[in-house]
Amino acid sequence: MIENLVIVESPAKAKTIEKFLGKQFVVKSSFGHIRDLSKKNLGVEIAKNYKPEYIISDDKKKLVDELKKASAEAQQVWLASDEDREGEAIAWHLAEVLKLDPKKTKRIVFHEITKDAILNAIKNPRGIDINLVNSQQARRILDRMVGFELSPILWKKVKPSLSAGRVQSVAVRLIVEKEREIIAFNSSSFFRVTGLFKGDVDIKAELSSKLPNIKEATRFIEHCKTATFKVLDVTKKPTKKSPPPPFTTSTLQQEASRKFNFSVSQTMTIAQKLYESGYITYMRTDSVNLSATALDAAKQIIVSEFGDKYHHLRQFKTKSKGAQEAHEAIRPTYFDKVKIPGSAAEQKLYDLIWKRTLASQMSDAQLEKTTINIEVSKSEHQFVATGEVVVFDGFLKVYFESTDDDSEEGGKDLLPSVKAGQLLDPKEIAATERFTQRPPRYTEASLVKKLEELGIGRPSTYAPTISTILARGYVLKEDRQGVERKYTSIVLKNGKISQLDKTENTGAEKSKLFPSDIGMVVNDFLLEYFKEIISYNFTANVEKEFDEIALGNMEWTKMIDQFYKPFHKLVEKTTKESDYTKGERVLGVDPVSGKPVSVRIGRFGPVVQLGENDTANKIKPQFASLLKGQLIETLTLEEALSLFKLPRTIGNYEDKEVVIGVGRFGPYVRHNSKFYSLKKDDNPLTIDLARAIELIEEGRKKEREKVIKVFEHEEKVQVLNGRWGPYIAYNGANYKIPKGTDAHALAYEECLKIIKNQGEGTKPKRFAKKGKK
DNA sequence: CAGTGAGCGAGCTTCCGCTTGACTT
Repeated sequence: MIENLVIVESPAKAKTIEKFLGKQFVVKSSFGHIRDLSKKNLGVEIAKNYKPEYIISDDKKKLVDELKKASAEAQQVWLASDEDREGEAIAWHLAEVLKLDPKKTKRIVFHEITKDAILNAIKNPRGIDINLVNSQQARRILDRMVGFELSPILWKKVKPSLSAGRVQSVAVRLIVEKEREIIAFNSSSFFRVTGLFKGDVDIKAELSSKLPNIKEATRFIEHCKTATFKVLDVTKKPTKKSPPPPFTTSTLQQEASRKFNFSVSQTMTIAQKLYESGYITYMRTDSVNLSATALDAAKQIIVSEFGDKYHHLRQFKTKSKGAQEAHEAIRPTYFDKVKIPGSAAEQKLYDLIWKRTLASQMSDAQLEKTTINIEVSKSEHQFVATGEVVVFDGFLKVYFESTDDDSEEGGKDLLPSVKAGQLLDPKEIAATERFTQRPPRYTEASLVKKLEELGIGRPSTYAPTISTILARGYVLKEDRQGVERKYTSIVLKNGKISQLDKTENTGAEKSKLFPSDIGMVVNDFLLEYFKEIISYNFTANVEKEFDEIALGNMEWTKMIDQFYKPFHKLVEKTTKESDYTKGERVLGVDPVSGKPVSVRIGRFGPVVQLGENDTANKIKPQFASLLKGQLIETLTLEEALSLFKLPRTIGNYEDKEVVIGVGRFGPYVRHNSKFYSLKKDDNPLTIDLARAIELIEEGRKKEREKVIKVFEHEEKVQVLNGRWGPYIAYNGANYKIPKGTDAHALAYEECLKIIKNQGEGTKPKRFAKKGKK
């Protein structure tokens, strides 16, 4: 017999709450939603006024049975899911599925997990808000309609197994359009002039205007040879810097990416661990709000550690579109826990959260900005030196926020004291060629930032959305080598002018998001036929209607009907009228053979075609795959033709031919009928024999190290070195070696024991056959 | 597993948002 059953969404939360509530309460978790639309069809019966068909998935059946049993026994059931649209729907689904008697069912919400807040919630129960539930149903059904009607069009018109959706398709669009901006970008150069003037400390100054070309730059530097430099004025201005708000899911992902290079999903996995261990509050939130308890605890630590003047109470307002304030910001549960046990990554992330939260309750930093204007005689140009001194560090004592902008910022140094009218002695004046910057590509985290700004997606879906667009092959996360760029620098030093031609590396990328050809083709297809759905404000527009439903001003079935009727018509029209899309581009004619050259998406990815299929004369075209980093959109005729030079023989090694080619798994070296993959930075069109031999030897070494142990009397049992360390291979299956075992010291009998203990072992997956994973 | 790009057809793929494990050759 249970007096009171409380159901929350997360088991970690259940554990905490149970402690507060005492023996009359049993707290259980629903583990999120307990049922969802059937996946067999649309999951919605159009003819029955959009009646949803909800199904309890197999992995939830056991849980639902348990909850049913517990709720039947309970005298009172408290539905304590989150206070937002999804939380309300979870409560409603629970009430429906568990067939809860309304008389003994109460809906409660609380915003912080403290004893007072929970007891207070229990004192103020309410019923289920059916309008809010209906707005969730509309959201869910609209997403299903978009996803399950658009995806099949892509299967027919582009490629099987592709997908489209309200969120993912916009994410892909952002990346495609960014790439096109970059492709269209023309960099231009200008000259930046810097001057170094003598003082107690040298003054670094920059010319207030950039010079457009080398002629102007040379003329100015020439002029400086005889010019005098006079301090025109010195101004000092106090400025302040305020701390950023505490973390939300998206800002945590951004900072962890900038500071530690964590991927978005890495950050979430680590944060989940911290949450389950009770070190931080919930990690999927869009709120920057801190509870009264947290504000108080932060104050105590700040005052005792740094003193009164470092504390500044701040309550931040959540500003992102669609924010639903169901939780607090991400913060430490106990501020006095400065360090936690755990992995290095867990400690780093915790430390970041601790510092960021604390900083948000600290005083502004007080700075003094000094500007010195320096006049150049007989010239309209002026040098400007700026310096910044921290007068009071405030929150900077614990936290400094990183930025995405990695361009070098000059002039933050300390400046010597100089007076207006004072003449300055130049040490060195240099005009250096600089270039306008193309827009930066998205990282995972900066894409999340952009999506959040547009109000698209939720904290719980940012990481999965990125996984999806990567898994579909729409987007690639890659490093790129930069290219060398020449630039000129004109330097005046010791009365002499010299011109230096230098080179620098530019355009290198690390872990950036690039669109693939298929991503671009799918995006262009959707843009042509379903422009509204993948427009940047589609989500914002439908959110307005969901809000109206939540307020009870609109019926959800009516909203869905108004959306679905025209949408479905468009789906049918597109299915009938649009062509099969291959993203084909005709590049021109091969000057040697006179045959046409084109590029398109083929069965196995992007492909260049030389010549046409001439069945009458039994002439077949030639095909060649594109190399990594090449795009259909930007491939030139020359690049296309050079792809036909593969495979090519580049020499001999140990009396056998060394051949370079591109196969199913990318570029390879073939030697003595063995294959060795080229590395990321190797170009199959230019690789030389020496490098190829290096790869062959490297491959041989790996091969040798692969076998740790074989047994003379039983060759079927092998101890091998794999991607995740040593393992045992036997009869075509693989077996894990228990942790702490020295693989090199394994005896034959021990191996057999391990094999026996693990039953069938795991069969290595052969490479994907048609359509199957 | 690596010089792939024939053709047909059955059967399958797919969304977003809540939540954790399971499990990795």
